[in-house]
Amino acid sequence: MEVGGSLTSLWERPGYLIRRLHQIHVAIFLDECTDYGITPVQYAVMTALLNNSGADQVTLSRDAGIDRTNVADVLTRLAQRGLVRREAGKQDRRMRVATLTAEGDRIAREMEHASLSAQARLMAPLSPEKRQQLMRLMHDLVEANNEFSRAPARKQPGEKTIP
Amino acid sequence: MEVGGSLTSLWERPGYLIRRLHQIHVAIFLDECTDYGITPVQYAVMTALLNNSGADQVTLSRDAGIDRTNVADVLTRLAQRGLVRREAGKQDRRMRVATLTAEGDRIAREMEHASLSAQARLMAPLSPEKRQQLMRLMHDLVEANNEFSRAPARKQPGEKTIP
DNA sequence: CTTCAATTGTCAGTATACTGCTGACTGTAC
DNA sequence: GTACAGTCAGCAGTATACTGACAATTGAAG
Repeated sequence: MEVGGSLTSLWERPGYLIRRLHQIHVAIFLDECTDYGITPVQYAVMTALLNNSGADQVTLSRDAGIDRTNVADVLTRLAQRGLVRREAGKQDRRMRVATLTAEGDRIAREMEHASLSAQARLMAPLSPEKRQQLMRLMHDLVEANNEFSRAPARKQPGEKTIP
Repeated sequence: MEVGGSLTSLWERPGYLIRRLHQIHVAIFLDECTDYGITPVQYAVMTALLNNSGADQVTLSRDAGIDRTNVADVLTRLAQRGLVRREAGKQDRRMRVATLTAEGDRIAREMEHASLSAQARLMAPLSPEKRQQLMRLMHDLVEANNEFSRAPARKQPGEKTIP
């Protein structure tokens, strides 16, 4: 055997583990939220709107760590389901600001339970100390590499538009 | 401020950190591999073929931790670029087996450098001990949750088709 | 006031990832 | 041999993510 020469195993490559972890996280989240039919990214946008109602798309993009064009797609889908309202900006007419509808607000709040269950299931195999360790390591890594990828995130969603 | 009531910050949600980490990993990998124009998933399939030439799509799917239908898409693109050859299986005519072409083999081997550079850049912000810790934690988590998501992976790509 | 650079949203195009369905083929049970 | 359950590949449809380009608008420089 081993005709082709073995490179490093996939299981020793951080990229592979990250990709698989992402697949697993999405699968568990969707499973936990079947009642709502909301994806992790949609939930991220909805919670960003909970904390910052009436935000424009670029702000949402940075708050949720999602690509600018992608935010528009997500908002379109959420608006189709009546969870979000989109209107032209009042001061700056380039903007389109988004707000949760009453229904969207209700669902976003209700979903916190499901979201926490998904987190718990995902992290269940690790001891509490190890969970803490992992969170910390991922946090540091994301923060240090934040500017890579088209969706650099902002840590304080509250500090918008300094005058 | 705080009109909407603040849920947990995104930065305290494992799912968010995993998603961002995935974005960052892909961005760095693509940047490091611009010369080849190969994506992380395409590279995973190519190295799976290096270790297991002539595998069918289901086997590749498990070896690389990629969805079955997705493997077919990836192989189509690799075949269009002349990096992979696809033929009907000889014994089992349901299968379509894939092999790297000479060009594909060459590129897969050449790319190991770029792949390792991408890994190094991604993990650079952490100390060697922390890198080790993170790899171990992610490894355990993926292994324990392996069966979730449509792409459960197999750890030993060599042990195919026990007779 | 006009020009111009930056910002905002959108569009088209590509790649990953999943669901659910279909059709072809295999091996086994009868 | 025929029927059937299981496996493999493919298709259509949806959602995320990115690139590169574009038009509309804004604000500042001249």
